Amino acid sequence: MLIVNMDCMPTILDVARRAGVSIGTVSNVIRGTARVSPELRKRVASAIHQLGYYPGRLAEPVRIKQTCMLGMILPDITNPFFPEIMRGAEDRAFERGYLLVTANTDERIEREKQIVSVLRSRRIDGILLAASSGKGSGHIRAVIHAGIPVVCLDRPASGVQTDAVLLDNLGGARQCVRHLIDSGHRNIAIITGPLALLSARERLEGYHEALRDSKTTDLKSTILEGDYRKDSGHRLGRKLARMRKRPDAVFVCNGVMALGVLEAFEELGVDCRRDIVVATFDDLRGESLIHRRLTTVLQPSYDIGSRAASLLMDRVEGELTGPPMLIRVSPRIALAEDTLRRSRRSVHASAL
Amino acid sequence: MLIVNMDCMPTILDVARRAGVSIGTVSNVIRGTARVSPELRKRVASAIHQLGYYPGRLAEPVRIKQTCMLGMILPDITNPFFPEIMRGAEDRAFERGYLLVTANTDERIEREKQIVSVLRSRRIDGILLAASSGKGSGHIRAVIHAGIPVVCLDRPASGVQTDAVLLDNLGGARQCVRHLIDSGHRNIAIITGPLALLSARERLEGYHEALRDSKTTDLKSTILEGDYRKDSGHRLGRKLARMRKRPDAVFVCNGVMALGVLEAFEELGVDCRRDIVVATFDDLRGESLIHRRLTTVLQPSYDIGSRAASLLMDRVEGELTGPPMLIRVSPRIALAEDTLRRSRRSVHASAL
DNA sequence: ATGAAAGCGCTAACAG
DNA sequence: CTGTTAGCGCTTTCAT
Repeated sequence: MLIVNMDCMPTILDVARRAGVSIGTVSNVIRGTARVSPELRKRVASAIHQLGYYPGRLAEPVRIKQTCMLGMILPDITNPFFPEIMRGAEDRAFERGYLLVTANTDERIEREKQIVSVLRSRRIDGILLAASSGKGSGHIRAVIHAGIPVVCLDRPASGVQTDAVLLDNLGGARQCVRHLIDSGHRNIAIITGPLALLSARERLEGYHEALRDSKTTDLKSTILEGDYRKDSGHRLGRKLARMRKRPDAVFVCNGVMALGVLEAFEELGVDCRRDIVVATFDDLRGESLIHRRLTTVLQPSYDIGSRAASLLMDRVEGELTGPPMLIRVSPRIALAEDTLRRSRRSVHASAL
Repeated sequence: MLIVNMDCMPTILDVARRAGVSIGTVSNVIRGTARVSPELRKRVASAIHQLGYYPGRLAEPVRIKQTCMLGMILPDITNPFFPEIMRGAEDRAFERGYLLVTANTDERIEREKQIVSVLRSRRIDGILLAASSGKGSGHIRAVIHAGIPVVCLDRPASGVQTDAVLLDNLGGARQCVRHLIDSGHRNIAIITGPLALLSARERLEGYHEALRDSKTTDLKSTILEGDYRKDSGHRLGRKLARMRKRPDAVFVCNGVMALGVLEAFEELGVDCRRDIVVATFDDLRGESLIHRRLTTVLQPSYDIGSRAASLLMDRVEGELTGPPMLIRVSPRIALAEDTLRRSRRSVHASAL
């Protein structure tokens, strides 16, 4: 009587025994690595079927020293900006036989460190990272030093040189604010992100450039620093609405804050089309209702994830070597429907 | 001269050699499994430091026959209903030392099969599944037959008995529609999901029950079958708005369709507060602006993910045995702000 | 207290 | 063509 490990998943050895062949032959049958006589092939196939054997790749990582797994560390997948990124990364990863292991940090650097540590012990092949805003990058530096490639997404890890796929924040902001100016707005406020973050500074700089580049001379500027959270949008939105010399437009530097601003406006009876026109960095994608009323800087999220993953796997497989690469992707500006009408109208007006 | 594998991650053997001890001792030092003389302990610690050795769990799965990884298969993480679920599952998984491997199917059954196959070959310990709507469940049956636990989320896999964490669709729908009736609506329409799906049928049944249970006799009912997609909401919303005997309220059976309905209403100048009151199953969570105007059935997404993951790991670890469990979680009804006012008003009116 | 060695599932190199 | 075996990284007996 054969000793078979019941109630446990059958192994290649079980198959070999049942078919009365060697494990090497079983392996050959399964993988087609060598010619096997029809006779044995049939016996093996039958054994596989009877046992319900499903080839596992359990031991593969031990041998080839690759897990074919990528870690994806995000602040919070609940932020509507990230799911698309994940889709992009996942599609590329699966194409190349990698698994995507996801984890959220909630912006807590401690949590990020913990996750990185877990992923390291699991011998993940590489890491996609949308860094937490907290300072401290020792863990990232260590990972890279250990030879594990890291590609940053959206936000670079502070104080470490890594590959990164970032948005052209400056260009996007500039273009958006320029549009506001072209639409006839003269007193344009900005609600920035936390200026400790590079992206927030870049967006502010884009705003500045747009104002500076404009030939118009009677421009007024109002700068309010938010923190990319909804509450700050709400608070600063109220502040804005109550100013004596109220701006006629506001450029909000991310979507979550814009939501807060819109709420504040609604509470105070301010119309975001007539009273203070709102333009914003994305994150309101789902909400086409609101969306179409706002001029919006749209980030190519899927593309960001896709490129980052490809870059990472190139590093993992050694297809790409050399110093860290910085890829900048360009946003797309979606004009608000009525802003469109308004600018058309103004064109007509000047033509009359 | 020692033969060390450079440019490759150092192994426990490298450490042992450098420290001049056996690998067993290194293991003992690292894991504290046995007392080691201070002398050797120091040598080992030093070797680890010099080599930058980071203990890996690469071989663990081979030995203990567990990967401590859970697969999470979703239709589309981009659907705002799922990220919260993922958070819930992830939190529980990490607590218990499991990794979460995520994958999206885009509702394509072929893709789902492919993903399941990949996860099986990777010897994932268990699967969290929000089933694709397509028919065919052989792959799921096979997984379960192979002894890999599956817990369904939100939607059960058709034709297979598995553990599942589902919403009390019927109760939620009933409660919501009952509220519409209580608010004075008499001609209430419903836009259902695809009635091939259990959840869609359950929600419709809740609608029926609410109408049936009501003491009011002059109720009118209009049933329109959608497919849970935005377009169908848009189309049926238009249809509704143009009816001669227009309903004064509509209960939309998911959030994405509700978005379509609202768009249609806006295009046709129908006010979703005054003309046709809209109530809906969630998915509009982010958009507090719209949200507060609608009476909404909120699913406890985080909780669903959390419970499903716990249940799954209990199965994996053999802590839970026996026939498939069905857990029903209850939704919460969020009343629209003005509906609230209206119902208060009507109470006052009758009191006068 | 420490070292030696088996074993986990599978592939690949080699021998027959 | 087919069988045998080493070896991947690490834990865990089992001797010493």
